[in-house]
Amino acid sequence: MIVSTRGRYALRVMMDLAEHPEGFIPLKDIAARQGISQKYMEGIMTILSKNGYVEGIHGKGGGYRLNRPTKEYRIGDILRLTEGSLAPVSCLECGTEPCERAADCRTLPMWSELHTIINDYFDGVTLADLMTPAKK
Amino acid sequence: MIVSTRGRYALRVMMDLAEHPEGFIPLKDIAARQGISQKYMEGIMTILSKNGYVEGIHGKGGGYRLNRPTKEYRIGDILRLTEGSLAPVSCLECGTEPCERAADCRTLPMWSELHTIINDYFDGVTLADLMTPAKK
DNA sequence: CAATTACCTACTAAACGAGTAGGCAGAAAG
DNA sequence: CTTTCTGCCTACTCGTTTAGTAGGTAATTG
Repeated sequence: MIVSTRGRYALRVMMDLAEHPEGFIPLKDIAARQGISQKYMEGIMTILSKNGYVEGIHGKGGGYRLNRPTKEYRIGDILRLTEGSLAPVSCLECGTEPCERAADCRTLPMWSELHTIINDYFDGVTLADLMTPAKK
Repeated sequence: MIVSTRGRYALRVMMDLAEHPEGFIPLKDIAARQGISQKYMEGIMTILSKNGYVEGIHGKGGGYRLNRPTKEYRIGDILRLTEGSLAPVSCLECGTEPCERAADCRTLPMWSELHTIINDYFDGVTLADLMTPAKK
């Protein structure tokens, strides 16, 4: 499994925000609508906020808001941020020191190619794409 | 991460078997060559053996042997068997009851399509492909 | 001021990953 | 027939990750 609840919840919240563009939406409302733990979401929202994917303001009347048009959010960026990595094997996770037998590893090219495929796939989908009802 | 050590070790052992086609190779030798825990591998080998991917015989002079030419082993089959699933999200893992909001889930088609891409990718690679030195 | 909200730190329960340990069972060699 | 080598089986362990809870602090509005 590549994508855990962190990434899936992040997408759902951002889709919810996209559907409610009127001002700032408190997380409480989103969590209630989506049936997601508010407390758990807070941590994920903080990451999204710190990295400039959403804007959050404190206090009464506060909440979260999208920053840009939905077309400018790449799913790949959101998932890499919330999941840490989309690598198919741990050897390819950034931050990991390269495997000692990487030089003559016969399987590494296969993992690398799939890694590229996965990243490209998610980078080719935007939040706007998710908003339109499924055509397939 | 989709592929853990289980799947990676399985591939390495099968590549090792492919390189040593003379009779039955004891797991002890393979584990030593590959620098892998023999005890840990035993569990993985039993799965491969039970499902007809390798043949194992007991006793002195025993060990494991490949069953077919390397070209007839699809990496996808080996990984699905040892990893249980190659699904990008838990919702798609077989055995899991379908998510209650699957019918109107806006992200499900995306996960499904990637799932197909991943399966097709690994099904397009055979053990024979891995044996040839990297060209890329 | 009180209420509401984002944000921060710490804790927890369960599952999973990657092994270990200690056997039993089958087959060959002596 | 016994020893030795092997696959196979069950159970246990230890660390990490996942998916949360709990309880605060800080900012903003009415």
